[in-house]
Amino acid sequence: MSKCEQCIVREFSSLKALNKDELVKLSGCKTSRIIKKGEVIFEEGENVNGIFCIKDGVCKLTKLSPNGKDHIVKLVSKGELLGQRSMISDEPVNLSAVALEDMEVCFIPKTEVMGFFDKNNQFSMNVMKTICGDLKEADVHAVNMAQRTVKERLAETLLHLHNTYGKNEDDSLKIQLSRDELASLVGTATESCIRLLSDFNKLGLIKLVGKKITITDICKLKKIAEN
Amino acid sequence: MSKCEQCIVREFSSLKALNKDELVKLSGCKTSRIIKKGEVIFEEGENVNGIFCIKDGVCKLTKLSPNGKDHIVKLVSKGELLGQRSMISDEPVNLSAVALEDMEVCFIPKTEVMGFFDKNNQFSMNVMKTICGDLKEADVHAVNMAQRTVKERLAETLLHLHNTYGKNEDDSLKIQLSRDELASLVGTATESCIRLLSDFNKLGLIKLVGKKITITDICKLKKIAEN
DNA sequence: AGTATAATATGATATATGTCATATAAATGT
DNA sequence: ACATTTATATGACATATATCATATTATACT
Repeated sequence: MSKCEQCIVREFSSLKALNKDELVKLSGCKTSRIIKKGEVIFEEGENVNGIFCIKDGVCKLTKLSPNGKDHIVKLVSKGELLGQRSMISDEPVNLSAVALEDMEVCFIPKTEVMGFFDKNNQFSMNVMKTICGDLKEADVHAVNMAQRTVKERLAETLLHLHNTYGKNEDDSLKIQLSRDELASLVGTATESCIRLLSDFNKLGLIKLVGKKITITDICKLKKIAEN
Repeated sequence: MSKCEQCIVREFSSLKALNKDELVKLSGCKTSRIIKKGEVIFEEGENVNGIFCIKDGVCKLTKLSPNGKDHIVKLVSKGELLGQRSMISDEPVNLSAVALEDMEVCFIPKTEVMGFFDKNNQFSMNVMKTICGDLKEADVHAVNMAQRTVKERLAETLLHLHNTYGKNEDDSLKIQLSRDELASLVGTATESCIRLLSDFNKLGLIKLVGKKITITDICKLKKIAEN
């Protein structure tokens, strides 16, 4: 089994505060798992009892709305941790995690992580900072949802996907979302999302080939996003 | 100057983890302040360098949207702390705080609080749990904004105000918000908010006298909120 | 008290966005 | 390879909600 000392997650996440001994200890108790595209990592309401380290791949965090639709709250990818909030609050997870592509994740049991909390101050500080960052993002998102049009939010989302996940050799967005998922991320109906993509296409801002989306005019897209 | 040992904030906030000695130390370094309705406690982008304890009163946390409108992200009241996220992230505050009624707050400098973080594990755990709770709330809010109508959100907000802040002797909501503020909290235009209040009034769900709002039919209001 | 200013209210209208229907294209299963 | 299902696309339409205009109150000011 691979060792935590060289793992990519260690470099980018709160785990970077752990010292050699702690990492060795971690290697001993973690379990590794391959998750196929579309598979569920955990479901809203479940007791997870630990955190997941994403070694590779991207997943969506979704929440079921009262009307039965799934809403994508956030995308989480390689190098990040999952399930921290739930572990700290000592509550079931309030979001579901579903793989958007094939993934490789490790699971660390809660008991182990809580030990680091007690003994390693920098580690708990890192976790707190991550959660604070999420909260700040959530505040920005709330305002955007309230005050910006679907068109603006879609443009912004496309740019964000471009900046965060990059592009393939053919310049299309690397991260592959269905129209349905993109709509859910933007916070709109699927048809509205498709229609606006179509508009952007006609305006020459993006190019659509199958479900591939290629941004062809970042500047104009930015102008729409920022209004 | 009043002592922290008997303060109400201590009972309800993360500070409940502090022991006698720590509280005495706190009493020595805090500064107390009276804030009049409408006054600003801090403004988005400011460096606050500490946390505020709300001994009395309620304030709104607002965020300026790109189009220049203020959006109310959250109400915070007696017994709660302000500025924790900013202190942990070591960043300027990302929200403004404005008093909705006369307030009494204490300020504790960052250096002092950070000391507790290092030495008192239960305290830092409490702070984390609070922030995690905020994040969970934010997730729920995001979904609501995306998937529920203004009418549903207004009904829900009225019920929430009723449950959280109670009512006066005449049964009207204790917390006094302008239509503008209520709209901003619900995430809609002022006129839309006024119009829907008017509708609720005609349907006999609420009663409007001046800017006072009285809920007269909780059940029906709940039905609208939950739909 | 009386005027100026701001808040609340309501009507008229525009428009963004959701919903329903249907067509086409792509993916999946056997 | 073919049929079945699912995803994407587009049109037609309904409607929720924002915007603008204008009363009507309340509130603040001197």
